[in-house]
Amino acid sequence: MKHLQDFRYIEAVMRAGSIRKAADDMNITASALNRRIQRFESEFGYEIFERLPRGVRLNPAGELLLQHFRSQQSDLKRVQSQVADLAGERRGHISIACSQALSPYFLPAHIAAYRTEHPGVTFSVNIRDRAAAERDLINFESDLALVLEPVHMVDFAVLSAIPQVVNAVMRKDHPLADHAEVRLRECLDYPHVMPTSAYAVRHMIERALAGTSRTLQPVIQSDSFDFMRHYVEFEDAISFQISIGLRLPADSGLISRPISTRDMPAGSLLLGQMKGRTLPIASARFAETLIVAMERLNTDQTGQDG
Amino acid sequence: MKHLQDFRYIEAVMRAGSIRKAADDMNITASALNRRIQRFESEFGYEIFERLPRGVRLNPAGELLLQHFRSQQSDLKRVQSQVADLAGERRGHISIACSQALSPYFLPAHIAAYRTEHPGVTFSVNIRDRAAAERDLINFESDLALVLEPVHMVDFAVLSAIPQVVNAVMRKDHPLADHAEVRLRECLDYPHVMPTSAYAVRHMIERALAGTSRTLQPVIQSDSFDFMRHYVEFEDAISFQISIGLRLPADSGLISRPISTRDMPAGSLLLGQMKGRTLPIASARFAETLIVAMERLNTDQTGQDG
DNA sequence: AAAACTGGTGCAATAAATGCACCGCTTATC
DNA sequence: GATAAGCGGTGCATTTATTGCACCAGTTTT
Repeated sequence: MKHLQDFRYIEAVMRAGSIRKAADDMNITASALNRRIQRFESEFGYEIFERLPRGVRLNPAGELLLQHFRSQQSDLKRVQSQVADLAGERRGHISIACSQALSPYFLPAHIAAYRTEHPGVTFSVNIRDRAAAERDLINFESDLALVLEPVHMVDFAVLSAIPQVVNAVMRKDHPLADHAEVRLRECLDYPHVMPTSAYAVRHMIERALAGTSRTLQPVIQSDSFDFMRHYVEFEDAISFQISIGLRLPADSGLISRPISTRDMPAGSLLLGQMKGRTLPIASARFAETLIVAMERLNTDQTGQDG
Repeated sequence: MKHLQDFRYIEAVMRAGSIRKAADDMNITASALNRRIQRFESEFGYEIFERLPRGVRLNPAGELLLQHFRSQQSDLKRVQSQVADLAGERRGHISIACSQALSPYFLPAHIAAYRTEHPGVTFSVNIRDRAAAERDLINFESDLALVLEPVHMVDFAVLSAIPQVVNAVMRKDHPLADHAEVRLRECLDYPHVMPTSAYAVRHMIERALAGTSRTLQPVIQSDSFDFMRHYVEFEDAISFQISIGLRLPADSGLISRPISTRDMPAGSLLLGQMKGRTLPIASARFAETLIVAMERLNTDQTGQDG
C-alpha cells in the first residue's frame, strides 16, 4: 500500500536508530530518506525524532504516532480480510504468538484442521515467552496470543482460558515414576532442569517455593522446553512441562507425572487478543475454533487430547 | 497530510457519483483521477467502486474502506491533539452535533466558559436532528453528540444523561397560562404548532397519544424550534420545547408550562460519543465539563439554570 | 589532529503523476 | 432510429515530484 510508505520509512529509522543506516536497509539514499522524514514532520506539525549526535531517536510524539500507524495498518488488514470474506474468498493471514508448549501438537493440529476447511488461510506462528507474546499483541505483530499466565494483562483481552497443571517429566525408571502424582519437593530432591525465569512454569514453581526453605538448584537452565525434554533422555533428571505440551513418544523412555495441586495450583493457559481491537475475519474465526477446542479440553478434564 | 490524498479523492468520487464530476471538484483531470482510483484498487486488491453506465458508486467493499479511512483520519487527529497536549499547547478542535434546544444558551454558555480557559481550542457546532446526530458520530464528523432521545443507540456510547420534560410555550394571556402544569390533551384543544417527525419532541408526543383517540392537528409544522417559538408571538397557539431550550425573554410575552408527567414521561437528553472511539484530548476534556454541568442540572432538579 | 560518524542542503538526473486527445460504450433527446 | 451528451478507460507528451550525488557543518571516536 503506497500511502503507508512514510510509515515504513519511519519504522525503519526507528529500528536502525539512524537515518543513514535505515536508508541503507531500505535501499534508498540517506538524503532522500532524510527529506521524507522532514517533509512528514512538517506536514504532521511536530518533530517525531529527536536528533542526537550519534543518530536519531523517536520522541514521545513519535511513539504515539508509531502506535497510530500500527493500529491503522492492522485495521486496514482487517478491512481487507472483511472484503475478502464478502467476496467469498475466505482467505487471509493469521498471526499467533504462543508459548512453546503449544508447538508440539496442540496448535499444529488445530491449524492443520482449520486449513483443510480454509486452504486460502495462511498462518504465522511465533513462539514467544509470556512477556513477548503480550508485546506482540500491542505492536500488532500478532492477532492472537495463546500463553500460560501472561504478565501484565493490561490490553490483554481474554477470549478463553483452561487450567494447566505442571507435570514432571522423567525416565520410566526414575524412582518417582511409579507415583500417580508427585510432590514438588520430591522432584527437587533429584537433579532437575528448569526453564529460565522468562517462562511461566519457572515463575509458578518459584511462587510455590516462596515461603519454604527449598530452593531451586537446576543442573540445566534453558529457554527451550524441547531441549530440556530431550536432555532428560540423556541424564537421569526431572524436567517440567504443562499438560497441553505433553505427548511423549512411547519409545522415548520418558513418562510424565502431574505435580500435586497441593503444592502448586494449576496455571491458566489464556487465549487472548489486544483489548479493544477488532480482529480480521480470518483471525476471529480461527479464534472461535480454538475457543471451542479449549472448552472441550476443559470439560474433558484431561488437557491431553488433541 | 500527504498520505491521505487517495482517501480525499475516493471520498470526492463517492460524493460526486462520477469520476469526471469529482475530478472537476478536485481541480484535476478525469484521467488522472481515474488512474489514481485504478492504482488504489489494484494495490488494495479489490474494486471499491461499481462502474455504472451513468457513473460509479461505492460497492460494499468501498463502504468498509471509507469507514476505515474516516476512523483513521479521526485517530490521526486524536494523535495530533495528544501530541499538542504533551507539547503544552492546549489547542485543538472540537466538533459537536446537537439538538436545536441546546443552541439558545446551554451550549454557547459552556463553550464560551471553556474557551476563556482554553483560548486555543476551536469548535464546530452542528445542529442535527437525532438521527443525523448519530450519523455524524459514526462518520467521524462530530466528536460528541448532545441529543434528545437518540434513535438507534448502537455505536452510541452514553457519557451523561439528564431528564427533560416537554414544555408548552404560549402567550401570557393564553387560557392555560395560569396552570402550574398543563395536560397534553388540554394543549391539543387549542391551536398548536409541532416539530416534524424527525424530532424527538414530536416522537414523544405521538408516543403519548398512541392508544388514545386524540390526534395531532398542528396548524404549523416546522423543523425550527426557534421559528415555532416566534410564531406563537404572532398567532395565539401552543408550541413545545424541552426545558433546557427554554429561556423566554420577559418582553416576549411568552411563558412556558411543563406538560404533566402523567401524560408524558420525561425524555432523556444524552451526551454521547461513538462507541469504542478514543476522543482527542480537547474533546474528552470538554466532554468532562459538560458531564459536570449536566450532573449539576440533575441535582438542581430544574433543568433551567445555565 | 585526523578519521569516522551523524543530520542537513544545493543541484542535476530520474521517476512518477498529470493533462490532452481520443476510444468504446450507454443513455438520454430529438 | 439517428444524434448528442455523458460516462469510464487508455496512449503519449508534458509537468511535477522524488531521488542520487557531492558536499557542508557538527560531534565523537581514534
